[in-house]
Amino acid sequence: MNLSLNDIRQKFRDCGLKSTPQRASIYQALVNSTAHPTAEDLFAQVSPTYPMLSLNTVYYTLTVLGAAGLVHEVNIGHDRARYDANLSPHHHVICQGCQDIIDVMDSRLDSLAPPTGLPKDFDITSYQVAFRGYCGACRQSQKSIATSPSGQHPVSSYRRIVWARV
Amino acid sequence: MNLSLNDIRQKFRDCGLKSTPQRASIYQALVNSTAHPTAEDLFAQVSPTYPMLSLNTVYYTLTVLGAAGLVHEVNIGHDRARYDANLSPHHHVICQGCQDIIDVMDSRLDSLAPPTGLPKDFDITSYQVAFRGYCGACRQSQKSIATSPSGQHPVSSYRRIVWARV
DNA sequence: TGCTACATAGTAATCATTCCTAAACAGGAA
DNA sequence: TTCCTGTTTAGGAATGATTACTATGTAGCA
Ligand SMILES: [Mn+2]
Ligand SMILES: [Mn+2]
Ligand SMILES: [Zn+2]
Ligand SMILES: [Zn+2]
Repeated sequence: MNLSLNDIRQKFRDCGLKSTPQRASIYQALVNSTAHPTAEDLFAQVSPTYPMLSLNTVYYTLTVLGAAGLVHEVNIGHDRARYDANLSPHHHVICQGCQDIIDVMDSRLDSLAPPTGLPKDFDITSYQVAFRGYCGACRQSQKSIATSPSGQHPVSSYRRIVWARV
Repeated sequence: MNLSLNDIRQKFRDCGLKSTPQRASIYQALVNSTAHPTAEDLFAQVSPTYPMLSLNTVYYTLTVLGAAGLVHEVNIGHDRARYDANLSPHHHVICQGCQDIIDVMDSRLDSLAPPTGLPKDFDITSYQVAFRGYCGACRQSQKSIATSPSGQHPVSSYRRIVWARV
C-alpha cells in the first residue's frame, strides 16, 4: 500500500486518533506489509527508529487501531496473534509448516449464502474462509518434520500436526 | 453422539491408543458435547469422577487424541483453545458476545472451489468457514456492552470489539 | 502558552499452556 | 498369571505472550 507518514497522520485525524511518531510508525509498518506480522515483528521493525519504543506500546497501539477499525487481528492457532491492516474483504491461506499467511482475494468467496439451520435470532455480521495446507518450501521438508525429532516428551512434536480449525 | 465407554475402548484400540479410564472419560465428555469445550471445561466435567485427575493430563490427552485424528482444536481468538470431536465436515458460527460456537452443517460449504491467485506450489489440504455475529441473548445486551464499563485502562474493553479473523 | 486527557515506557503480574520428573499402569510376552 | 517395558499420569515448576499498573511525557486544543 505504501502510505506516507503524512497520509497516515491524515487517516488518524479522520478517525479521531491522536497521531504520535510511534503510532504512525507501527501503523506504517503494518499497512505496508502483507506478511501479517506479530506484535513482536512490528516491534523489531520499528525499534531501530525508536529505540525507546516498548513492546507494550505496540500492543496498546494495535488495540487502539483495532478499536478504530483500522487493524484486524488474525488468528491461526493459539500461538501468537497476527495483525492485518488490509481492510478490503479477503480471506487467508495458512501454511501449516511455516505459519505464513497469504491473502486470498477471490470474489466468489465474498458472497456465500448465509448458513442454514441456525437459531433464528442469531445475527451474522461477517465470515471468513481459512484455507490450510503447505507452501512449496514446507512441502519439501514435510518428511523430515513427520519423522519425529526423537526422544523427549512427545507433546511438542505432536502439537504441530494437530490441525487448527475455526 | 453418546458413545459408551466400551465403544470408546474399541475406538482407542482401532487407533492404536492405550485405553485408560481418564482418557476414555475425557474423550467421552468431549464426543458427547456440542459446546466445543475448553480443556478446563473438560477437566471440570471429569474431575468429580476422577478426583485425582490433573489438568495436565487433560492437555496431554487432547494432544494425543488430536495426533490420532480423533479430536480437532478450534481457534476462535487468542483466548483459550476449544476442542471438537465431531469429525464430520462442518463449519462454525461464533458469537462475539458469549464465545459460543455452533456447528454449521451446510453441504453447500463443503465444496468451495480452490482459491485463485495462489503460488502454484501451494498445497491446500483443508479449509473452514468461520461465521461471526451475535446470538439472541448477546444481541439484547449489546448496548450495555457497547457503552464502555467506565474508567480504567481502555484496553480490556477495547479488546472484545476487535474482530478476530482467520 | 498552558491545560488536560491520552500515550508511552518500564516493570510487575497474569494465566493458559508446556516442561520435567517420579510413580503408576496398560498391554503384550513369557 | 506374572513380568517387563514403554506409555500415561499427577504434581509442581517453568514458559511466554499478553495485560495491568503507574509515573512521566506529549498531542491537540483554547
Ligand atoms: Mn490479510
Ligand atoms: Mn464443531
Ligand atoms: Zn510454509
Ligand atoms: Zn452470545
